[in-house]
Amino acid sequence: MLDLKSVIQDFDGVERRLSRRGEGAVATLRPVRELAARRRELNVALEGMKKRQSEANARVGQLMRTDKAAGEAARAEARVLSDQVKGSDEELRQVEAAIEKVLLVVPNLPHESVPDGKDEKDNVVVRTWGEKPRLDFVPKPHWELGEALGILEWPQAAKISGARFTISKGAAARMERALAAFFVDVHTSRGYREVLPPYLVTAETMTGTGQLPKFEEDLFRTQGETPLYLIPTAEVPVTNMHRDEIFEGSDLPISYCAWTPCFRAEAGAAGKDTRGLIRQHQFHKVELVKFARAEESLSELEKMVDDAQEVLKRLGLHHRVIQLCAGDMGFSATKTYDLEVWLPGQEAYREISSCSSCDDFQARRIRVRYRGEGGKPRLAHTLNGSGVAIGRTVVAILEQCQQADGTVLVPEVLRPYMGGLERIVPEKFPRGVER
RNA sequence: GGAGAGCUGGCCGAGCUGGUCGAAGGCGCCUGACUCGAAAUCAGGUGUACCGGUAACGGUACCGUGGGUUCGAAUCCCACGCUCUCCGCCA
Repeated sequence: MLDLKSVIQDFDGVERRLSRRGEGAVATLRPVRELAARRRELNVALEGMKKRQSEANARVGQLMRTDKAAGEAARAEARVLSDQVKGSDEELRQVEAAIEKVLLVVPNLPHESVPDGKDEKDNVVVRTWGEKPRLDFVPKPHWELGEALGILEWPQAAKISGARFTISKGAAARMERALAAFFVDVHTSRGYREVLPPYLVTAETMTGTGQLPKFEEDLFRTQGETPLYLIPTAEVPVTNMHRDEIFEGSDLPISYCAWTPCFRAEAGAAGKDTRGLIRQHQFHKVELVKFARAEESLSELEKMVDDAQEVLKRLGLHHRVIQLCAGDMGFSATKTYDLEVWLPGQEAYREISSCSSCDDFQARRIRVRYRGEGGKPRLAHTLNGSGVAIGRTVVAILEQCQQADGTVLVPEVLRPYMGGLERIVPEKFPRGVER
């Protein structure tokens, strides 16, 4: 959420910065100006009214003890004031609710270091690590490899859960578990604290990080009077962990990593990536979350990208770092880098991590602050990034490490986590025939 | 799920027969005095947000959350949430 005060102070400036995200973003802000002016008007009037009321109330209290008749008269007078206050109070509350409603759907302002651009075509490649593996055969996409090896299974998944689900078996299932452990081990050794948060959270929590109210259709929700939502990323519970807290400035930055499943309704993604593991309703991810002082958040973002890259490097996976343009960034982000891993079976780079600074945009919603110079609490900055998506890492390993004979070499650093397995070969396991 | 107790300022804790209570007292913290210095002692100060004001300062709101009663609520009423204890159930 943007700061109402600075929006009012420099409406044109904010509008201009927002316009880099596109016309839709600007439109969300438009009603604020008028509402804010109205609010100010009402507030000033109301405060004066309240002052007169409390004076009148004090008079009633005194007179009641000495002069009953005069007290009753004063009481009648006070009653009139009370009615006025109630009326104005209600009006002010409505205006404030309207402002809140508007502000909650206004996206964050892109940082000035973010390149202009409309969509993913305008993103900028920052650097590339490794090289495309040279294969003397035609590489297969992971879904073909996985099916042939007997480790990825879609028909059964569709039978029990519908589209956009996968069952991993044998080496694939184990690799997910191995990658999770490997990623968390790397990150904890580099200063991140491991947490295992709830996967179901309240609407308030979803609002804190910006998924609600704007993106409800992307979420899975439970039934009941007070529904809970399945987390689309560990960013949600971990960032909200410190809601309404005040850190000592000297304690920051604080870094967390969390391995969780993620659940996404993938509304509006019909027809995209329908094959394979790329776009699922459920997947695993190791997430990195940081709370930082305002002045250090951008340098912490660079470090976070390094940390995410580190696991890909250790796996030997060719990838590149790109910076998202203003028009392609997520709702809460002020600056975002994506890591894209090379998938030879699809001849494409695909996102495997996204690291963002949200500056104080989320912190304002969830009231996370720290005491800086002079002991005054100020809003912290929040950062989050994938470190990295596990399902997509399996995809990358299958495709980048595939051999001409259809087997897959397990990256060396992963072997200790997989019971020493060096090569994935076709797995035979009894399966009935569909009637 | 059932029964009971509780939720007050950074912390502990009074207030809860409704008015002058942003709220006693203590701890912690800050400043000053004393001291070579420190401890102890003494005196003073010590929340957040918003509004008006160049500022000094003034004002409004906040006693788990939301509603209600009332001229007026930390104090009364209702609902909800959370915590603790006991019982049941359960992995």
